Amino acid sequence: MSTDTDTGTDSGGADRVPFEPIQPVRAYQRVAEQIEERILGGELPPGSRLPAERELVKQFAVGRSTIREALRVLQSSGLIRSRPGDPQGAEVLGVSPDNLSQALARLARSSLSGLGELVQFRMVLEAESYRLAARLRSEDDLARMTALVDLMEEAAPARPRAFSEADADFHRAVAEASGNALLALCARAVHDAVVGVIEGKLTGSGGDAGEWMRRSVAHHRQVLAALRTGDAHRAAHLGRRALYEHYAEFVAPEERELLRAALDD
Amino acid sequence: MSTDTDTGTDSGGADRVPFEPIQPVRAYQRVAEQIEERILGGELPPGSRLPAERELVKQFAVGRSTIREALRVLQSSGLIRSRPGDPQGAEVLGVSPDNLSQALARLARSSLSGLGELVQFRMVLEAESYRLAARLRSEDDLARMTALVDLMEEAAPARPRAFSEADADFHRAVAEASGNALLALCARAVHDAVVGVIEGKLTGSGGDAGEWMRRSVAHHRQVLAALRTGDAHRAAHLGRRALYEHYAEFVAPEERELLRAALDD
DNA sequence: CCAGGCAACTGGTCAGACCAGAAGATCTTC
DNA sequence: GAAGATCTTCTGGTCTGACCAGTTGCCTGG
Repeated sequence: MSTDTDTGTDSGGADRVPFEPIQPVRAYQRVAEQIEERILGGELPPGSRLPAERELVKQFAVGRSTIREALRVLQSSGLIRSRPGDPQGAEVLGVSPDNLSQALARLARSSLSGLGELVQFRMVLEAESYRLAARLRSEDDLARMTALVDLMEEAAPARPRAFSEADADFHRAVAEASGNALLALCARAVHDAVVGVIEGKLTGSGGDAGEWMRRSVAHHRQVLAALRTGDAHRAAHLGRRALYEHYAEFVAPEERELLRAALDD
Repeated sequence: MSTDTDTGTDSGGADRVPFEPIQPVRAYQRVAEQIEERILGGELPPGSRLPAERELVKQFAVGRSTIREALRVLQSSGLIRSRPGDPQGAEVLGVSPDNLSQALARLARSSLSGLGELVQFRMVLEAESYRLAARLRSEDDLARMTALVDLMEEAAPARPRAFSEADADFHRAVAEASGNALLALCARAVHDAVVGVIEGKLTGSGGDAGEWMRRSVAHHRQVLAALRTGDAHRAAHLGRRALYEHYAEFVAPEERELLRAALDD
């Protein structure tokens, strides 16, 4: 295993960094780097505009295809967005989490990790998110979450879309209260990935939607109570437990051990 | 907050999904999607080769610039790699965590999430990784880890490169033992991002490297012992504690609360 | 049998052209 | 004068054809 970067046991013995093999740097790459640098550096703030492609051609003194490939790279990283016909040039979006969720989704999709790992990872992230939120939440956060759970209860069986919207907002509020945007983003990305995989498997298998929503609301109320009293341990446990119960049936039996290992602490 | 996707409380009241606004799909995008689909789907496994660009032009019936922009997107996602003059065409790399760490690094660089969040996230991931490893590790895993810690001790003060190589390998082994590749990849990505940010700040501030290595070895031995006895709680605690002690000084004071909240459980 | 060189690829880049879309200016009509 | 239709001129998206610099492998001359 770990056949990559096996420079660990250098034959030479001398622990000196060898000369790096010089590798050609493509023109489009340097263009992309320059623009990315300006975006990340604060010049070119989100909302501002890049010059038109033909103008960039003049400024960088390269062909248009080079410029376009550079812009494509930046666009696929979510840093800019371009619209045909826009006379103002490409729009700077700034750094966004979309790229991260995209990368996570790819990792999840590749058979590199099965549903078991995905759910296990989500258990970890969500539980820790709860744990932190229980410690750091403000009264304001609590009020907002309470309102969202109320919203879920109202929408209970009749409006599934409103229900899941409120559900997602609740989790976003928790993540916000936990104070860690990164954790929130990853949790959301993994959530999306799990939902994507589950949808793949035939989800028609029984299950009363109304009953499920009712239980979900009850669960959220429990979590909310734990967050209110600052019981970090209990909040984390609730999060793990709920995910386990909800998803264990979808996970292949040989992967269940993973989930059980992640269950208690 | 949460101004995005605010279709939650639809004015219409009817909980029906509205027609989606049709948006033009660029040609390069569809080309990229088709190729990505094949890579993620398992055809075109890592190591295989894409047809030459001029061949793809014929197969997709589009211009070469379109093909090239599509390949650029895939390349910036880390899915393929192309080398000028390679008569075999672009190489399929498969899904890799590099893109993830790149996205994380960008998020970290943009003030969107500071070093505090990054370290906190790493505390969470590493602790959970330890926790799972303590439950699921095999004797084989333990033997491998022991060997790696021994390697660290040997390389102790004289060969820092070998030391950090063994260190990285140890963490990789732990992640492997935890049975969750996703967790491992994220942990690695966050690790890289943290290192990148720390390097940005002037790292010259004192600190005896030899002493630090010695303590690091001791810490790894403790973790190893906890993993051996299956003490999940202790292993997780050790991981959190070590990260906190190692990085707290670099984190801005107003962000330290984040770390402290993540510290104990 | 081997080395040097040639030929046939490859990807990287450039130049120029055309198209459809968007936006503002201009013109027409009431 | 104001509202609407048209026009101009920009934009990005795409295609074509060309050239360059590498890489590879065959192939010939030793």
